[in-house]
Amino acid sequence: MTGSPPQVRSTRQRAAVSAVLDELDGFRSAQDLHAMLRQRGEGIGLTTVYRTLQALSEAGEVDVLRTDDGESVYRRCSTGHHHHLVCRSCGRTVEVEGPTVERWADRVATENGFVDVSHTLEVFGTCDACAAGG
Amino acid sequence: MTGSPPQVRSTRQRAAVSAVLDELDGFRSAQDLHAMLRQRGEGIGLTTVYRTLQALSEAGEVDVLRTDDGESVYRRCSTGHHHHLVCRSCGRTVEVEGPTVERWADRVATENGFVDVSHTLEVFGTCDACAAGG
DNA sequence: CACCTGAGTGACAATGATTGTCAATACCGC
DNA sequence: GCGGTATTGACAATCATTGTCACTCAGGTG
Ligand SMILES: [Zn+2]
Ligand SMILES: [Zn+2]
Ligand SMILES: [Zn+2]
Ligand SMILES: [Zn+2]
Repeated sequence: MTGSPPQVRSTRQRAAVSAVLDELDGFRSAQDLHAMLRQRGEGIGLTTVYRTLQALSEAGEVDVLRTDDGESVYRRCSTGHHHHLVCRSCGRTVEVEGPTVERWADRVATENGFVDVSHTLEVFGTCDACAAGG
Repeated sequence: MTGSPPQVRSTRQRAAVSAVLDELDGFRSAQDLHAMLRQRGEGIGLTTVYRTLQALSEAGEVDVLRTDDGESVYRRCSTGHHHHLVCRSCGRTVEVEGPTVERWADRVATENGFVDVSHTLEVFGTCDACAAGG
């Protein structure tokens, strides 16, 4: 009886995606990441970038959020529940926690008879650098 | 100097969209609304539904939010800043206010040197009716 | 090390919501 | 009623994302 061997393989493409995510600070779209990878000579298909990001996201390795125009953007984040403070201009992102907000959301939902509660919360603004450099 | 006459005209189609929005409680997609309107015999094009909803949204008459799968959904809401508690199952929506949250968002942004701050916040759950009805 | 097997890849086609086009239509002030 | 112009709507176009499927290669086996 052969025990089930590792079903997941490490490939050059996945390493490349992971590496570029590590170097970046803000949220980037799959298309952007693909362009960056090709720029630096990495041969990689767009489909693969999408699939890798989706896998990373399901594994909790990256956070995803939707821009106003419906594009999905990705970022390597710390684990655990947190929210984001994102610069509209340069994309610089700060992870923030808000225990108060968590409690508020749960309370308001419970008061209205809702169960199995989750929430989304993002804060947008212009960072000091962008405000100065304007 | 002829004062500029009303640049906006009231049409049967716009009235129909507005009417169906009034009768609905939860968020609905443009496609759903279009289907409902045709169901009740209103002759109206999908493009017109989209344009009308966009206009209403820009006028602050309806709120828009994006579902997980990227679809835009619309709902007639009260004016003024508020957030939503939405049932994942039936779409029933309760408008909620969170002064605490507003302050938290502003504070956290300011502390990190961000200006011109805005935020998005939605709470999702299963409403009592849906939880009971299995 | 040579060999298998299936996870992974990628060029390409397909999807599907949304937007653009533009001739035909219908408000509305006169 | 008339006229100009805002509005409509069938249709084509866009564009991020997903599906397809033959080909490739990671990595365990003998
Ligand atoms: Zn910035
Ligand atoms: Zn939270
Ligand atoms: Zn419900
Ligand atoms: Zn708020």
